[in-house]
Amino acid sequence: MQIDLDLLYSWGAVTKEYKKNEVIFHEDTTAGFYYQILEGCVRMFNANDKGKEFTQAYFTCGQSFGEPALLIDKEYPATAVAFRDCKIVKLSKDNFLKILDEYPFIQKHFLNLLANRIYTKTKLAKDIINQKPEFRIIAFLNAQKNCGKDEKHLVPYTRQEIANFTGLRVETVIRVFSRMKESNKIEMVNHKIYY
Amino acid sequence: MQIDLDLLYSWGAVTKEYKKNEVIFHEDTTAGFYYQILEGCVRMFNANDKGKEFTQAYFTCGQSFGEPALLIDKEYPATAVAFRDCKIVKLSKDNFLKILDEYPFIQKHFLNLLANRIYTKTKLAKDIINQKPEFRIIAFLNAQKNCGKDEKHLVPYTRQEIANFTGLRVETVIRVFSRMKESNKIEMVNHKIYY
DNA sequence: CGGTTCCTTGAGGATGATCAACGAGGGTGG
DNA sequence: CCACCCTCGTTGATCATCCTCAAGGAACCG
Repeated sequence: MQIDLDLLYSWGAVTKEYKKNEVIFHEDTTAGFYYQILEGCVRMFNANDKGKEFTQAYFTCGQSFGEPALLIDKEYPATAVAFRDCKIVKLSKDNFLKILDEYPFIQKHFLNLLANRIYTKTKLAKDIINQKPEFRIIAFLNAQKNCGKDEKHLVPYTRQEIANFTGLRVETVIRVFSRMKESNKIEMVNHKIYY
Repeated sequence: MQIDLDLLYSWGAVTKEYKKNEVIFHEDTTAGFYYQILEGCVRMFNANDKGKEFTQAYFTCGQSFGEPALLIDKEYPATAVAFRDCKIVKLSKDNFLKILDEYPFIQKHFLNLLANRIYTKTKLAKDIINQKPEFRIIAFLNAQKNCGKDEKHLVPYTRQEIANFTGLRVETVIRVFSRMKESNKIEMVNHKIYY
């Protein structure tokens, strides 16, 4: 969990609902708000000139997003959309920065949060760039699996979503999964993937 | 500039010299120190199973590196080597964390620093994944060019280094540069590149 | 000079992207 | 309940691109 909700509201935060696929903010626009997710799931992504998308990250219930641009006074480097219907708390930039100054423990919290994000992004780059499709996909699957359970779990992403995250194409992802099924690295029950 | 040197020394920091190519820390080892560069240049990178390297970042004079792993108590996600001969100030993890607690303005400084790093990494991923070689190389050149000067400057990286950063192969980088020279996007004076 | 390191070129090959088409499932409205 | 639509998954053929491998040349430094 992030900043306490009562605290947020006492500083003037408001809750807003976003329908699936609704844009929360656009790449290259100036950062004006702190966003914290109450319900739903948010996707941050970029699109190249041919429209191919690259998913930078997913954020879910309890997480915040878009803070870096806020802190360094830059434009958003990516677009955020509601991946599922969302309820999100919005707080103005100024008040967010004031909260950071006011509550050192919150500032420390964000320091750790950002450290974690950098760590994740570094790992991601390492796993995507210079690596073969199967390696990228396995890295994605491992990153999503929150813990180190041995049992197989349903992968809750479409092949397109996995493609967008790994920098591959749908067809490639599908073909890799077929091969992984043959070699028993995953299980497939009517098109659902278990890993 | 980062943490004040006198302050660092008063907390028990020591200066250490590293010869070019000397390893400062290895990927997957636990983070024990805060590093701040006095002189020289450091490269952080990963290598895939076939030995191909991917440069995560360069750090130069006045910059610090390796803090995220320190803050979240994880292993380093990449290896750091002296890219040039270096003088580096090392401070133990415990004392680094104490300094953060002791001096709120330093903590804030690192919050901004990490925000900047995330911003850079996000941009990088966007520019590398899903993009054509020329696009990647131009992104690299722009990222290195500290400011928006119009005049052409010498690019102080070998083709191999650019390849390692962009996830390409040397030969590809060379061929792209040849084409960029033809279309006057860069200048080349006996193998030196100006952009 | 002699030895590195870096740059360059060409030929060939592998791999993932692209394009096109179709199948399967799930939900909605008539 | 059926027909339709829409999203998602699947397959095959073809193509372009970048990688790989091999060889040699240029620049630089002690």
